Amino acid sequence: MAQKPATLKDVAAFANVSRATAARALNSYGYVGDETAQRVRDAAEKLGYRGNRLAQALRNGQLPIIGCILGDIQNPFFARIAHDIEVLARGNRYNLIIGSSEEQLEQEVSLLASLQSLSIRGFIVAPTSDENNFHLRRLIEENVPLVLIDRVVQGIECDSVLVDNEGGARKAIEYLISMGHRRIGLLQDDTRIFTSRERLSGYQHALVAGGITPDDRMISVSQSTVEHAIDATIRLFSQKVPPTALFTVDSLMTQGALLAFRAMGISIPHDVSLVGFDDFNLATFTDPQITVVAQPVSEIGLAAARLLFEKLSGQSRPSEQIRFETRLLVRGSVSRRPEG
Amino acid sequence: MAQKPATLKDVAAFANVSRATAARALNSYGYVGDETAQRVRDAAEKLGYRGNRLAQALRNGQLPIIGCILGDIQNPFFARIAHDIEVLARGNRYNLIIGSSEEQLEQEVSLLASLQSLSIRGFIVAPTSDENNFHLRRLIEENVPLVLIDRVVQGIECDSVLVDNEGGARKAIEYLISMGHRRIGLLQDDTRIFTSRERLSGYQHALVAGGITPDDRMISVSQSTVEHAIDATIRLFSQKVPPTALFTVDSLMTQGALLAFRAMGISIPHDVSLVGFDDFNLATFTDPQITVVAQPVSEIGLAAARLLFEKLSGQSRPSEQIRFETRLLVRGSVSRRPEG
DNA sequence: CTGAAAGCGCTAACAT
DNA sequence: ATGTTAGCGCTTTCAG
Repeated sequence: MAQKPATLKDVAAFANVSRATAARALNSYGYVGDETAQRVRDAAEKLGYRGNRLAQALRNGQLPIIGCILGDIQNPFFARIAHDIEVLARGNRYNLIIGSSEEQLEQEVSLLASLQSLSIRGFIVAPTSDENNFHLRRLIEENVPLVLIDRVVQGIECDSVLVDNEGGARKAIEYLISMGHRRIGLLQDDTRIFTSRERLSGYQHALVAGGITPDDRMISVSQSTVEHAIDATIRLFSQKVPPTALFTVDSLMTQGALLAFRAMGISIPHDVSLVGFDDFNLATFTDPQITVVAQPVSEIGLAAARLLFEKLSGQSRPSEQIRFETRLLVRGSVSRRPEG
Repeated sequence: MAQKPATLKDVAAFANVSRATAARALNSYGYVGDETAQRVRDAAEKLGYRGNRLAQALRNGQLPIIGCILGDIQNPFFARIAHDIEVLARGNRYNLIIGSSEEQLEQEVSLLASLQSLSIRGFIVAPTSDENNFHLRRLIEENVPLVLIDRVVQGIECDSVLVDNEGGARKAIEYLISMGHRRIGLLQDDTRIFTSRERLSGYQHALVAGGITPDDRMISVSQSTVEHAIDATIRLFSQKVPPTALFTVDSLMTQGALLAFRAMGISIPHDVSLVGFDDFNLATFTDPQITVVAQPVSEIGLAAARLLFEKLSGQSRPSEQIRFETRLLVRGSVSRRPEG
């Protein structure tokens, strides 16, 4: 029991060759006699040789693992992306380490440091904040392949995959305005988060363009969890003059809003209209179905992984920014508001 | 640019001591003079020394990373567990590698092998199948800490964290029977999956106990994704004599069933009653609210991580099986069926 | 209290 | 075509 795994040395000894030859045979490089190569492979098989990726990594300075730092794996948006990246990584014989920053810069920094000390070169990060980005900048300077997803940070030029947050939010708000709404609420998470900020900006611009003065009382901020979003929605709609429509910046918050409305006895779209950013499974089940700004989620992880593997395979090209369009999926959660 | 990270050697040189002393000072073991220790720490700080976890791991035979192999990170059940484990792992200065087996034994095996060759000792696995479990057995024999979650495999004795699947399913079916249903459908995933099998068994036993003969035409099988579940539900309810009630084995399938019913114009609970295994965010938003068998999700990851870290810290104790109870949360998706 | 030296398992430059 | 050897960065006896 507990016998040590076979090492290259064992294989070499068993096949009566030197370690160098065994390595050559197993990794098929350099010159090895056919017959010798076969003998080595047989030996490896017999001994259940696996190779020690740690030693390999120590030797050649990098570990075939991708570090993926996300805000929250419980958000289906990130879960989907993580899944897609994992599949692609596996295809390239890479593993995936998933870390969650929980939207704390400090955690993002320490996670990154810890992964770097593992000689991981190859990161996909959804950065928490765009100030204090020294840690990402250092990565770039050290030439470590990095792809930013969902968010970018100022002053850093590297590959990134985003969606058009501002445009998406604008479409949502324009639609609400066109339906006669003027008191349009916003349920968002922390503005340190890039997407939140861009969506806020789209919201504000659309409002102004529609001749509506933005009003802070129409905005409620919470962490992006269903529970927090419920509270934030209740706060927003407990005001004397509540919004007649609500725009929520992600699917967890949309769901929170739905649950809050249910709890408060507010009915959609009769009492309040709703548009959410990011589609979700049951958006077409609810009654009414929920109008959303949909993002091409399945393409984001794919694109990010593709960019990363290009860099990892040594291609050097100018950094690429991919921005996907969003689509407004009009369903039934918005009602026309009698003017005035 | 791209300057190499400082090594222990650099630090030692800078502090004018040997590598051994530097190591002792930095890891605080053995005897080091106070003043020397301080000098080393200063040097480390000045040089931005980080330590190479890879080299450390190669040296002492294990990498402080937990390997976590799940069926599907997109299932909120697993996402939640992964998140909880990650938080606990971080507390213990471990990182988390998440792999997804996609419910394929082959992928589970190769993932495990690949992680083992990284000298990862410490796994949390939701095993795909309970036959062909040689890979898990080998882990145990090699004394590698392993905790099984959500599922167990036959003939392997190790720590595990489960819920009472059979009992949960039984409660659901008994409830449906008590409401007058006799043609009770089951929407499940592959029976190679432990939970699926146990829930099926609960379903069958409850049926028999209620004097109802199980009928294969009442059972529909699909992969556990919303899309597949929609199809499977449509198949089930396109029969001449469809079920009057449906029990779904996980939340993704419950959501699929809901969407299928919506598409088919079948209304809940008027036309069909529904009970799902595993609660989900919007279960209380839908109209009617969905009756579910709830699992203590938040405790599962915690318990698994706790067990794993006990083993990792060298405690040797008999292996522990934790089985959490489930609760039937009666909401509004089941209607009383007139007898006959 | 500190240093010298071996070695974890592997690869690759160099030699034969 | 194959072997020898150095060394990746670290820890840990063993000497002193």
